[in-house]
Amino acid sequence: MNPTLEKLLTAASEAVAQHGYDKANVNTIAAEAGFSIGTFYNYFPTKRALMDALIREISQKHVDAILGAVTPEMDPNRQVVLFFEAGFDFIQDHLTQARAIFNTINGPDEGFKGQLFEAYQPLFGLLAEVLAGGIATGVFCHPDPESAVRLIMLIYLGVGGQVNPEGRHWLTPAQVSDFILSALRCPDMEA
Amino acid sequence: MNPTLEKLLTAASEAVAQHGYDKANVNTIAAEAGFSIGTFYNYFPTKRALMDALIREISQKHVDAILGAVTPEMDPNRQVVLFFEAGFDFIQDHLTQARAIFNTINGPDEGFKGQLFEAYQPLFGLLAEVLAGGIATGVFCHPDPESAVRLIMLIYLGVGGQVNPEGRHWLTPAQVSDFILSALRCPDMEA
Amino acid sequence: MNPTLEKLLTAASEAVAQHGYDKANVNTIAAEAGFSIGTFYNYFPTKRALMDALIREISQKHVDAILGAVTPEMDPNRQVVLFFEAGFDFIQDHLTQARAIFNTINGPDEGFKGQLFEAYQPLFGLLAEVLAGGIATGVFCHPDPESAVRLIMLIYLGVGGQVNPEGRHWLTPAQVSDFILSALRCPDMEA
Amino acid sequence: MNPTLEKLLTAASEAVAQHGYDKANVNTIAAEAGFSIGTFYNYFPTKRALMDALIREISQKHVDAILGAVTPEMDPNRQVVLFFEAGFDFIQDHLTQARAIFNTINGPDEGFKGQLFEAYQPLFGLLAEVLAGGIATGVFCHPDPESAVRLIMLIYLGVGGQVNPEGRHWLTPAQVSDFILSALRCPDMEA
DNA sequence: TATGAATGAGACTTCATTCAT
DNA sequence: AATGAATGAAGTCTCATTCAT
Repeated sequence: MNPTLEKLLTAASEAVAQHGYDKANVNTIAAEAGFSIGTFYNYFPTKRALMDALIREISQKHVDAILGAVTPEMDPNRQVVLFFEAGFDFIQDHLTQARAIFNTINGPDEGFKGQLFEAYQPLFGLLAEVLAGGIATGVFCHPDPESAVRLIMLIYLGVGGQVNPEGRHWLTPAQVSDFILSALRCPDMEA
Repeated sequence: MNPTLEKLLTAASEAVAQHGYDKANVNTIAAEAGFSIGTFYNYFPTKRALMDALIREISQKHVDAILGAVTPEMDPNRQVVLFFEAGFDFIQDHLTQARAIFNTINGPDEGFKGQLFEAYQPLFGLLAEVLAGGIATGVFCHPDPESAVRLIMLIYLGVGGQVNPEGRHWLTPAQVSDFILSALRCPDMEA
Repeated sequence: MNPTLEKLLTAASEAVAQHGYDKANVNTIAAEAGFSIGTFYNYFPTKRALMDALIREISQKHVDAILGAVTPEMDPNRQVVLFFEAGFDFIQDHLTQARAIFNTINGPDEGFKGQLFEAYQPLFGLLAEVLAGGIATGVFCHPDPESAVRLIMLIYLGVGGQVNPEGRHWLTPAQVSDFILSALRCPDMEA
Repeated sequence: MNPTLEKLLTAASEAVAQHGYDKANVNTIAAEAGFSIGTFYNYFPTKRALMDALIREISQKHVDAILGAVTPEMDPNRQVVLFFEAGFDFIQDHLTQARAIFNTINGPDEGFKGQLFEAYQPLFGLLAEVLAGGIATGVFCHPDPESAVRLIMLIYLGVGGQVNPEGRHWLTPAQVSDFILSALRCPDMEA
């Protein structure tokens, strides 16, 4: 990618992660990236366009990371575990970018929220397939796959957004997938 | 409460629910409340003080509503169900206030976040007791009560924040408590 | 009128007269009026709204001055003479305001132009009546009253806009009305 | 002429005709001409220099067109008629260029205005000769040739600048020269 | 001769806050 | 207790211009 663009997006991630979109300052972003404000506006027509690009850029990578880790032939339990492992790994490896996203996803701006849900749609789809597969093979028994998918995504995005200042999650991926698997598994199965 | 104060806080809820703290405009809030900006500053020294008061006010009522519904002598399953029922009821009855809070709780402002976690501490405590009671009586079997409490609160706050424009949740309290109870229940128990 | 508003409009007239709308500087206007920029924006939501108000304000006074001087019972020749006399008087008495208008009326902004033609419509109407009266009484003989009205207005606005730095017109009202009356008068009449 | 220069001037005409000098954007002009901004600045040291060149270029052609049509040996009435015919033809054939000029001639920039009056001086001279000739041969009788010249030029430039979006004038050259000739002709002459 | 990324002064606008009444 | 005109720092964005390639 264009190195200037890349530096601007990186600086923008940091600003949005730290202060949120509204308080992120275009002048500061440009300066942190090592450019003047004019250069910023050669690359983005508005502050909002920057955020659009940031959302596209990060969500794309994020989705790819998880989609690349969870493959169809796996055991459904393992799929859930890997979903969270890959997801948490991505977050830890792209901490500021992830925080920029998580700051935005529950923020007040409906436009950004809409874009994010759109961008993360493939993950909803993936989880739906995983659950369907698990139910088909008798591994999962949750009565309402639709709401289960929503809850799992909500848990993923919620837990993912909560990291301490050192960037470690308060919960490990294993703790989260354990919780979820025990919610999904069939009651009559032995541990 | 002082009626002027009350009107100001109500208008503030609406503004924060709709635009978030950063974009909420104190002049507009005062005007919506039916007062001049001068009056606003007779009641709050700064915009931030308004938000502090709003957080105190709403979280107090929110916590009380749930604490009042979940009583110690109940069956743990019922306690969980009532936790979500009372919570969702509160949110639906105080929609703009709740949205103001949910907009803030995952926002970028660490100060507000800290105050909110502080204010919601009693709910963490309540859930810890519920789980401890359930485990003691053999109803719940989740191996890690600490992380379970965190996840349940996260789910509550996450689901609570997600309402469509008409103010209805995408998931019913029953769907959520079902999911959670199936995660908590002991694997060898029959449904 | 509100004295603050008045000062702002006066300063705005000067700025627009001197530099035109595009180069008129809102900060400078506010400062020249003796206020801060914030005060300016308490009175006008945008720079454009200021110009709208300026157009309304000035054109109103301008039209009233001419309409007040030319009365229906006069001899048509005298009506034309007075039209220009009253018009030139107004311009000389409100030099910067008039220049602000004349700078705008032939400028590139179609929106402002439209507002101005709208605002000056009563003068077109007045001239049409004057010509009709003159033709009815056999004083005027120009074959095409419609185009004559347009030309007279064009001449008025054109000549009106051309003043030397001391504010004196290059042509006197008498010179202009002479020219126009000789164009309008019937060829077979003796001087 | 240098084709690059020509394309730049053409694009500049369009921009100035549409937005006026102040809002015309050199980056856009260069792009519309098919060049980079760097190339623009190889041809013009400043934006203002571009406008200077544009004024020279257009006014030159404009003056030549009229001077070429009105020849000394003609009847004065016909000279006036041809003045307007040739002028209107030029405007209609060079619509954007003419609008660029007319936008500027009554604009607030005294520098450009001065250049334009300078450049159009030959037309003032031509009209003075036409009138002098007409008076000498008893065709014209206007008492003040000096002011008549000014008014005729003002009418020409005023009418010329007023075209509807399709580029047609609101008045035909015949309507305008009729009006002017009836102002100039001797009162005791029969039609 | 042509390029276009980079610049930064300066423009418009917002809004939390003050204070005299 | 209430008012609201006034403030000005700070933010977003524009665009003429430079310069190394």
